[in-house]
This record gives sequence, C-alpha cells and structure tokens, in this order.
Amino acid sequence: MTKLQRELKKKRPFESLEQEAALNVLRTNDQIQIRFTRLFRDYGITGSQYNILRILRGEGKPLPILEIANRTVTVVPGITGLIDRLEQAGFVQRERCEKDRRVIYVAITAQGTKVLTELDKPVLSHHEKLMGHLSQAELKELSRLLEKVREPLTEDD
Amino acid sequence: MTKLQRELKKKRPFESLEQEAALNVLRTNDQIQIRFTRLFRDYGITGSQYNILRILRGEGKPLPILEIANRTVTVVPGITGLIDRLEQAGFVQRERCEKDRRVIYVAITAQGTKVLTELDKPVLSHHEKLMGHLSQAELKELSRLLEKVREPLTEDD
DNA sequence: TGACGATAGTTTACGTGTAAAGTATTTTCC
DNA sequence: GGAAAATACTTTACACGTAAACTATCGTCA
Repeated sequence: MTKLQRELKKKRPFESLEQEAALNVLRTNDQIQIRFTRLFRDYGITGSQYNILRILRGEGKPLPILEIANRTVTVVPGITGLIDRLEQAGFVQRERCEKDRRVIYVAITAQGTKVLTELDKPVLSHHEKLMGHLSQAELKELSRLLEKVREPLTEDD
Repeated sequence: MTKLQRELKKKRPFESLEQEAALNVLRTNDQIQIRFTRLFRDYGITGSQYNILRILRGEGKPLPILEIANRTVTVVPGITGLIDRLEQAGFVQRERCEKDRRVIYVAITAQGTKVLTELDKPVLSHHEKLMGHLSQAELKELSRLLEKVREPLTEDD
C-alpha cells in the first residue's frame, strides 16, 4: 500500500506504474502550489503574477505581452487580465512599441522590483522547507526524471 | 544548461537544487494537465469532474459531499458548483440523508458510469504515452521521490 | 495601391480554485 | 431542555485557465 493510495483512500492498486507516477506528479504539485499560494497572498500577489514579475526582472528589460505568455504556461487570452491586474496594482507598466504599433511592451516598475526583493528570501526558504529533506543526489535524480518525462512532449501532443 | 533552464529562457542557473526540483514538478504537472484536459474535453467533462466520478465509482456507493472534497484537493466552497454541474449533466445525483438532514449524499448515475467506461482505455493509453518512455525502475523511483517530497507535509504547513 | 493573410492583443463566456460569510441542522453541555 | 458550539453545505466575490471570436496593425504580392 503506497502513500498515494492511502491519501486517495483507493482500494484497488493502480492500473499501471505510469498512472501512479502521473498521479504522484499531480498530487505533489497541488501540495507545493498550496504552500506558495499562501506565501504570495501575504504579499498581495498570486503565483501567476509572481511568475511574470520574475520573468521581467530576469530579462532586465521590457518584453512583449505574447513573449511573456510564451514563457509561462499561460494561454494567450488569460495573459491580458493578468497584466491588467499587475498594472492596476502598480507592479508593471504597458508601453506601446513605436516601430510596430501592434506590439505592447510590459515593464516592471520600482514597486514591482521591491515586492520581488522582499519575497526573495521567503521563497528560497520555502523551497528549502519543502524539499530540504531530500538529499542533493535525490533532488538531482528527481529533476532528471521529471525532465525525462517532458522530453518527448511537443506543442502538438 | 538544463532542459528546464532552456524552457524558461532563464539566463542564470537556479539558486538551489530544491528550487529547480520544485519548478520541475510544476512544469511537468502543467504538461500532463494540458494533455488530459484536452482528452476529457472530447467527452464533455473536465479533469475535476472526471476525478470525482472516479472516486464515486471506486467507492461503489454514494458519498457525502465533504467526503468527496476531502479526497480531492478541491477546497470546500468549490465542490458545490462542481457537483452542481455534474448533476446538471446527469452524471450524478444528490440524495439527502434521512438520519442526518445536514448531509447530502452524491451518487453516480448510469450515465456517469457509462462515460467513465468509455474513458478507461483512452486514459490508460494516455498515461502510457506520457510516461511510457521511462523504465519501470525509473517510474518506481520517480513515485518514491515524489512521495518522499510529500512525506512531511501536513494540513497546517 | 489595395486586397488578403498573418500577427499582436483584447473581449467574452464558462469552469474551477480560494477565502469569507451565511444557513440549516445536530450535538454538547450546563 | 435550551443556549452555544460544531458540522455540512451554500453563497458570494475574485483570480485564473481555456477556447472562440473580434479588432487593429503590419507585410506581401498582384
């Protein structure tokens, strides 16, 4: 009887190791998400918003909206409202491109950088708290296996 | 340069192995979710709805609403609308408990069982397609590591 | 130059996750 | 036996994820 089976109160064993592994990924993801959602909420942002701010800070310069959507898993229509709320909160700014007036650049503001800086330590310590009981070798193996899972995945299934 | 770093177009390496592993979980989860969402959509249900139907079939008898919420990661308020839509679609039925009139049982209908049966093979083959390129030993190791990640997680962080 | 297709974003509609507050029923306990 | 606490669920409000349809601008090519 695995931990996953107990968690789900599942009576029969899993049909395949593939299924069990996939469900373990989903379940672990949920647990991680829940923790970070709570952390971010204390700072007035959501996980998706944090993700976007990190991308902008990492890039160091404004990015077109669709380029941001590309780097997240966010689908095109969702990105608009996300940027709307970030702009509303004063964390980013929209800037229309002069060369190509279809393009809208998004830039992180000083206030956006500030909240990111405040979050740096808590985020890092959250990661350590969540995964710190695995050895360095185990963490590397886990990342290797997860990347191998994604290896054959392309856009078009 | 890891696959994850390329995917995120991240310029600097990760701050820690813990962070890299956590992001790999999130990213892999997204990819898996996307595939199953598409599959379920062809049958007129969503991933959450499928999850609930599986629980009800697995149990073999009606379950109180909150017991269902417990077995998913779904938070209490969300479960109501979820059951609403499943009932609307004719896949489940609400039945008020006579002994304790606060409790409402949810039962899967013949139609609900039917759609599950139709989905059994596609779901299994989807799992195999997504994870089949890992060896049995790798799948076991992946599940072991993910369960170890969840090991110390309790309700109250 | 002027129509046609491609590209960048937005709008709309719906399902779901999350939190806070509200309702109905039952249990507890003085 | 009656008030107070607990339990089961719903309602409301907001942030997203997803898909389809729409607007505005640009590029191309006849």
